[in-house]
Amino acid sequence: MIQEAHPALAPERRDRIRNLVREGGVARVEDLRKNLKVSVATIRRDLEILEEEGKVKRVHGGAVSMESRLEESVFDDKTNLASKQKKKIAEDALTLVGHEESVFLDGGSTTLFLARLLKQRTDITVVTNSVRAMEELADSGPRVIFTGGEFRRISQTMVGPLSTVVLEQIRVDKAFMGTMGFCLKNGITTTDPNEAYVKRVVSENAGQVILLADSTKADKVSFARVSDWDQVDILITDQAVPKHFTKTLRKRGIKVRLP
Amino acid sequence: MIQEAHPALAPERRDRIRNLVREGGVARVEDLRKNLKVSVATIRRDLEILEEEGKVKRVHGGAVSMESRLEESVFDDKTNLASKQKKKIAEDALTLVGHEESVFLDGGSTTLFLARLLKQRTDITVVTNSVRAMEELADSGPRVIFTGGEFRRISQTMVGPLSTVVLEQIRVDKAFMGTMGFCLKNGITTTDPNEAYVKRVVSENAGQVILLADSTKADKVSFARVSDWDQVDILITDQAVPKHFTKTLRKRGIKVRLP
DNA sequence: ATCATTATGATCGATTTCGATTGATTTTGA
DNA sequence: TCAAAATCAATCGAAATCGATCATAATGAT
Repeated sequence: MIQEAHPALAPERRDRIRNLVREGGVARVEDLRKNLKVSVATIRRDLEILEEEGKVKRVHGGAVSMESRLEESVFDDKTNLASKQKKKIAEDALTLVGHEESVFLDGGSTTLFLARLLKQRTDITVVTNSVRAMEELADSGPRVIFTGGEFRRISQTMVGPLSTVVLEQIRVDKAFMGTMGFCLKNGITTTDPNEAYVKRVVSENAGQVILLADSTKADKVSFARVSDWDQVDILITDQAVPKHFTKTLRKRGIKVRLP
Repeated sequence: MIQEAHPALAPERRDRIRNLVREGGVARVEDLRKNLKVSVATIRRDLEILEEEGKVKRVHGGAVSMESRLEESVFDDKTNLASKQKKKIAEDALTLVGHEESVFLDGGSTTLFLARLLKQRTDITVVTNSVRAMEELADSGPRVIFTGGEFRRISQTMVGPLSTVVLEQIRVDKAFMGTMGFCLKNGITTTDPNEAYVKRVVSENAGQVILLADSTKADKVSFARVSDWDQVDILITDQAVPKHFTKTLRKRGIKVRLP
């Protein structure tokens, strides 16, 4: 075997792998191999060790970070095109965040993509009730204000009267909201009334309400009503959304973006 | 043996090794050999000694600094004596939590151990401002209420006026508090005034205040005053705490437990 | 001077790490 | 659904590294 002149020490290499996984949220075996100049066998062995240590989670094709289990879905069901769209939507949303602005981040996977992008911004203030978003921003990034409240495990968000106590004290320039469903007739709906209430309070206290929802949410109606369309300023969705949605909403004065 | 003109003395050489490891985070045996102009056998013997002294951690191919190892989770560090004590303290604290009670969990590593133990209890309500504790209880466990507020990265807790807004709305049976320092003269102190204020509000709204602090915190005084001893009902520490502490505090009506 | 002690270097078999190969498994795309 | 492609786990051999042992040199005590 012809080893390199200065090969990295095994633990050092594994640290690098861990960081790469963490920064990207996900890393492919092949990419790691090229990056670290070792064989795939070594990468796999390292990933095995890192998984035992609880540092990363292995998936077919590579590994995902433990910090944000968000990306599991990206790997777990490749059929879910929505992940790619969600990423695009988040990237578009990022362009709306101005210098030194304050933004609210709702729960949900799309806003979680946005959270990751916002990590680079240290000039802004992020208000959120999502534990996942909180975790994403825990190490570094913008100023973070968290709404308290009762923890709802299923959505990993804070809800209930205690969270609105905090929300009523603040005002954000832009609120990036997720949703379970949106349709022209019933407006925005979600599963839990408590959550719907929180979303409503946020919307009322935000300069602009920006709805992030991929086209799979179109024409879906859920149990709890959040608000009507007149509360929404901008909808960011994707090309696959039915034409008449775009048309009708724009007629109603809502900006619709299709990145 | 043909020694060099000015060979470094052994302890001096080991110091140099230690510095090289520390600066680089890692160092290879081969690099150290070239750098210090001695044989690999000598390097290995030095590393063996340095490892015994706890200065570096040996790995195949070289050594890594202890500092880089330290950033790992408090739970990984089995050798850390304070960790063992903290674990014992947390286990003792757990016995104080009654059925269907509500408890507050402060930030800090000791309370984090307690959080892990509380994960098994689904009958209780946990109130906390610690993101780490939140994460620990995110998947399953007791009902969790989180205080909102401004996120303080260094302690990974929520502080400031927004967190007290929530705290004033609730009342807990027992508050498990951590601290940076405690001494007979100055009472309980911590680093940040904002944090101290939160702790004070919690203490006032708790049925019982239980201070969890290993003996390394004894006679330490930090910047911000939290409270005097009359606010504390129970102190859980360890055997290594000076005798006069135990004596004086018990005389003042504070229960001192030494698990 | 002689001897014990310590530090260092050299050698050699044992262990560990790594890469390549092969056959099994999973994913992808028709 | 089936077949091709990608990915994986297992195995083996080569190279690096390691630990143990012994030899040599410097140092200091007797």
